Amino acid sequence: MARPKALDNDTLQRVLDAADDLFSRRGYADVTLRDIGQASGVHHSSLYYYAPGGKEQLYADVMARNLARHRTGVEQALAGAGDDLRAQLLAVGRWFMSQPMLDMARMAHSDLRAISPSKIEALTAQAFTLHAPIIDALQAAIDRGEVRFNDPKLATYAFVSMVQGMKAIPVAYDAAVLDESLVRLVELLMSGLVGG
Amino acid sequence: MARPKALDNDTLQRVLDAADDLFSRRGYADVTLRDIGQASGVHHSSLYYYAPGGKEQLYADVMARNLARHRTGVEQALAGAGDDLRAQLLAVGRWFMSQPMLDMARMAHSDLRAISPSKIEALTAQAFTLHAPIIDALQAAIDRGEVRFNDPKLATYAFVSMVQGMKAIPVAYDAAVLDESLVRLVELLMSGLVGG
DNA sequence: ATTATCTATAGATCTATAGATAATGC
DNA sequence: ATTATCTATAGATCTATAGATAATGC
Repeated sequence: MARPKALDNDTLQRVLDAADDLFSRRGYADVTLRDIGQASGVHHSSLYYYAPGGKEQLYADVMARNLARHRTGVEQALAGAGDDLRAQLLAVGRWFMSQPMLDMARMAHSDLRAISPSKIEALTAQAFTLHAPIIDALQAAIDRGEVRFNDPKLATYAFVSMVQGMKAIPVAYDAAVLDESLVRLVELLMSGLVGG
Repeated sequence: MARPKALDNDTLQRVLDAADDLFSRRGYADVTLRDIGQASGVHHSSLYYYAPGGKEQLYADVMARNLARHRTGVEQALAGAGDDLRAQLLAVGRWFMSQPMLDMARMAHSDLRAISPSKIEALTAQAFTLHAPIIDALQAAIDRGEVRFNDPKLATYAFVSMVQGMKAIPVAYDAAVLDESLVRLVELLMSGLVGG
């Protein structure tokens, strides 16, 4: 019943990494098992050895891992930035920029259509908890009297969308320019178009 | 050589509308000609009568139309809102919310991979001009001294991303609630988290 | 005759499985 | 014996085309 054996963990990680990159970038329908096999150097048939449930399981496993990584990444970014909201937002933004894009809209409207209902529920629930630490940080700043805008949930949505939107910018820019833009984006969110 | 005949314009519009809705919502790879045929009440074989270039042409035609519509929609929203930046942003936001989602990131990283290079260039060029009127409106507000944040291009990116991001919010909300959120989003962009 | 639509089918993938083969651990 | 990987292939789509059929306009 249990599965005491350890699979070839190295290859498994390569497979999951490749699948994560491809699914995140292009979405479920635009990625074939052949693509994943080629990117990870494993014959596409062998993918069933690591994910007996096939493409669907591969996607669900990889996205669960992706969301969990995002969750701890956001938490650690916040924890490492002290009590200053600006620094916290910047740290979270930098974390997001270091990761493959997380396109919730595509996930909801396209990718998840191919997944079984129980896994859909698990993944969407996980996706929603991702915002929680940011919302809490904003609420704390409101409680401290540093923030006037009284809708931390909406503000979190706005912030995350803004940062993810930067990844749609043509890749002609190098990392330094992107980080500079991120700093200004946080400034914009803090003070608005008018203030300064 | 020339093609003097007018096709059945009614059916053609139904086909393009259905394709626009499906491609916008789910992306190129996740939409089949059968889907488009079913949604428009036309046999999928007959789609080649309206788009001899097949799925690729259908996508390119539909997206060119979509982007052109967005462009004039944005321009008219701005023109109808006078010289008040807040009202202008709100009008543009409402226009975007009235339209099927425009996911530039998915377009760039997934959809366009299936399209011929010349059409890619045309579509991306068109996509970039979409931001121009908003950038101009922001620049005008800066010139009037109403806005301090001095990067209208980045601010436009942020604004558009924020609004499009709202479409990823689970559809449990009705139109009134979404519009209320949009108003607060514009408020947030104007005054920031801190100001008020 | 032209326009609009459908049927039938070819050819190209794609997912998935069965089962052979090689490498490793006892 | 178990683990890891590949070959070969079945079965299900999907895009695309050829060509039949019906409806419309002269």
